[in-house]
Amino acid sequence: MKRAKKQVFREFITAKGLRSTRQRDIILDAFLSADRHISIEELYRKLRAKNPGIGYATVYRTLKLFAESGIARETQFGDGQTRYEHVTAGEHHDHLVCTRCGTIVEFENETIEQLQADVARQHGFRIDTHKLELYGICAKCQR
Amino acid sequence: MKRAKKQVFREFITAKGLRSTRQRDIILDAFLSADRHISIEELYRKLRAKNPGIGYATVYRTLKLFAESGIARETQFGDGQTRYEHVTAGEHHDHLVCTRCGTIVEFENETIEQLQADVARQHGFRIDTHKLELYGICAKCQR
DNA sequence: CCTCTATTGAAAGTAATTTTCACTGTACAG
DNA sequence: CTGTACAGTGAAAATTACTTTCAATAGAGG
Repeated sequence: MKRAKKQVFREFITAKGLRSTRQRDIILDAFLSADRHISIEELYRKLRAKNPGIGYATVYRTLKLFAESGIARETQFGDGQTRYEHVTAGEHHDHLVCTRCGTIVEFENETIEQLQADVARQHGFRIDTHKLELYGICAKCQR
Repeated sequence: MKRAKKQVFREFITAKGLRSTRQRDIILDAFLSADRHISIEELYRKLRAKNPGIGYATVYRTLKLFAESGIARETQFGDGQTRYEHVTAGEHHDHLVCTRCGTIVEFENETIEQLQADVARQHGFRIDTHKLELYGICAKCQR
């Protein structure tokens, strides 16, 4: 799966006439081996531990490229930080966010997706993406 | 309905030991007669047209109070601007957002709400709020 | 009226992200 | 190979959206 995403990104780079660089490789490796919902801050720190030479701006720029290439997606969970999550082709999921400890749980629900499509159709919208987040307290924090 | 919200806000002010001011009245009027999803920037411009003396910070502060009092709710639609929408007691709705013209359509769907509750229960979460947004192109922009 | 203290506007401060710019490195052309 | 055009980079400055500070002002109860 990592292999597949690296491949996708390589093809994106080529197709766009961009260049393959040491920094992009390092950032891609770090991203792919990171938590599924990582903030730029976290990824930057993770990177810097091994590769002190990489700049903040490059991390921002590269993550935007990942999103453009389709291997990552920007998400905002209302904590003021943009996170990037891994995207696997054809897969879609939504989130349960614990507002106490920050835990993020992914879930899929085909019936909800279906009902969303119905709503969109009723209003004449052509849907490109959607965002469904449930905010509350996770089981662990309730104890 | 406007009357009711003004009443709610007045009571909130009193209960909190805050003060009723000219600025708050003006901002409340402007908010209540504005679009249902207005950004601070938009509201500020709208206000300034009639009341040049009101400062940016006051608008920010006052909208936060509206949210606290329950007559407004903060929402973010990923365009980097916080919007405030009108809240009517006991009502909940979700959004269809046109990514071309910015139109926001509200909808309600009891079945989806129900399914969300089921998902949360399966994961042991106690849900406080949720956010469901469908992004796409509205009927008008498709033509 | 008076006084206490909430409120205000302007300006400075923050936080996250983006842009600028001079320098560097990649990849294609020859 | 090797020159060279131009994409990419890091550091710092800029931008954006919002928040805080602070001195001056003004509600509201006494």
